Amino acid sequence: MGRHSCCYKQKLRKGLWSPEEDEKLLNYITKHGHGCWSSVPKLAGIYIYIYISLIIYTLHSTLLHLILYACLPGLQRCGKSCRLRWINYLRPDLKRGAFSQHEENLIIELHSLLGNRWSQIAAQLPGRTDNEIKNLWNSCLKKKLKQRGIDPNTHKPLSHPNDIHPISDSSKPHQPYPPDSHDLFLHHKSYNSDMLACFSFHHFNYPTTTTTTTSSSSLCFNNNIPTSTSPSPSSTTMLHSILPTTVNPTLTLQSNNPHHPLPNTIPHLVDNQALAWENNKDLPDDIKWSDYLNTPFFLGNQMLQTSPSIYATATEVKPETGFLVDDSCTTTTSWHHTHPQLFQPSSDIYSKDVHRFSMAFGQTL
DNA sequence: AAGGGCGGCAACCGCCGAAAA
DNA sequence: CTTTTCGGCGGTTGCCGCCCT
Repeated sequence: MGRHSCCYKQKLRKGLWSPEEDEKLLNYITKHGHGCWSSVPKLAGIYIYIYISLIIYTLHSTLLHLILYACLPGLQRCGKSCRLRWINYLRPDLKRGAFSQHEENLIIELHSLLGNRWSQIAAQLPGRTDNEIKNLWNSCLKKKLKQRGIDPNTHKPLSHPNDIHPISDSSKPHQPYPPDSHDLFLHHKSYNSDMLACFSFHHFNYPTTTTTTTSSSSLCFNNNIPTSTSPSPSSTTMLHSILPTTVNPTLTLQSNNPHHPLPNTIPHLVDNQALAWENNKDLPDDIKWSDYLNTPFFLGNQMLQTSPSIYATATEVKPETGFLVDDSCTTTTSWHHTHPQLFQPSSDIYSKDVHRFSMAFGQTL
């Protein structure tokens, strides 16, 4: 059960793909789509067979048909292998090439939140595959973090230079950091499981190449808001988070100020297209989150009063990834330069603001 | 020039959950 | 409801090329 029958079939090729195999697979999928992967290897060959046999048909030669069928057996690969080859190599939308510093920092940040969920990390990096990211992490990024004195499994400073966590730890997604005196961690018990699942924050030091110890903060929201109870909004913006889909990872912000509706452009700031958006430079230059956010919001059917603490945190929402805040890594440098109003100094005040922010939610709900 | 070590990378393996039969 | 098939995922392996001795 659960086993691929193709794995046991004999005479299937394994190992590196030849250019001819690539061409067969590419031609077939480009023209017909992959459909059911298990039938792709057969069909990729059959279509070539049909095409050539039409030519031979004109020659009325049964013998030639037999010879052709014997010589064109299709792709001698299992469907799973075809799928992998397409996804990791042949897909036309792959970026290829070396990872940029921006991408590396983003992967590190995402890994601190998601653990080894490579597919979810890859979803935040257009044109990159989970396999590629996994390889980069195992061969390069883990070492870089260790050199900076950071445990790549926990993203915390290593207590000892050779302090490495067991391999088994890395196979599991990271749980939210336990509260202690060093990390800021808030995990809100659900006031109402339908309204607010939880939101949590952590705050830890991230030594960088430029400074030995720099503040870095991440901010996550998990919110379950039934839209049926929401007032009809003047505009509604769903901020997509990068968190697992086991919880509804969205926060609904609804402006009740008709003069300051939440713009439709906000999703583009925070969803998966952020990188593409950045690459295309197709950005409005005058985005001011404070303008958008500096207005009362409805959270569910409750009005969330304006509060300095909300603005302090809301304006630090990192556009590229939704609910990440990182004021030390270079991932945000370009934004900081082009949109300095998006980023407030964090340091100590950040912790207090996050606290107040969470309390505001609690009181409102 | 030979060969050993190492890193990067492509691809396989095995498991899981969902869907189909 | 059970069994089978399939797609997806993460861990791991092994090949290949580069570098050093």
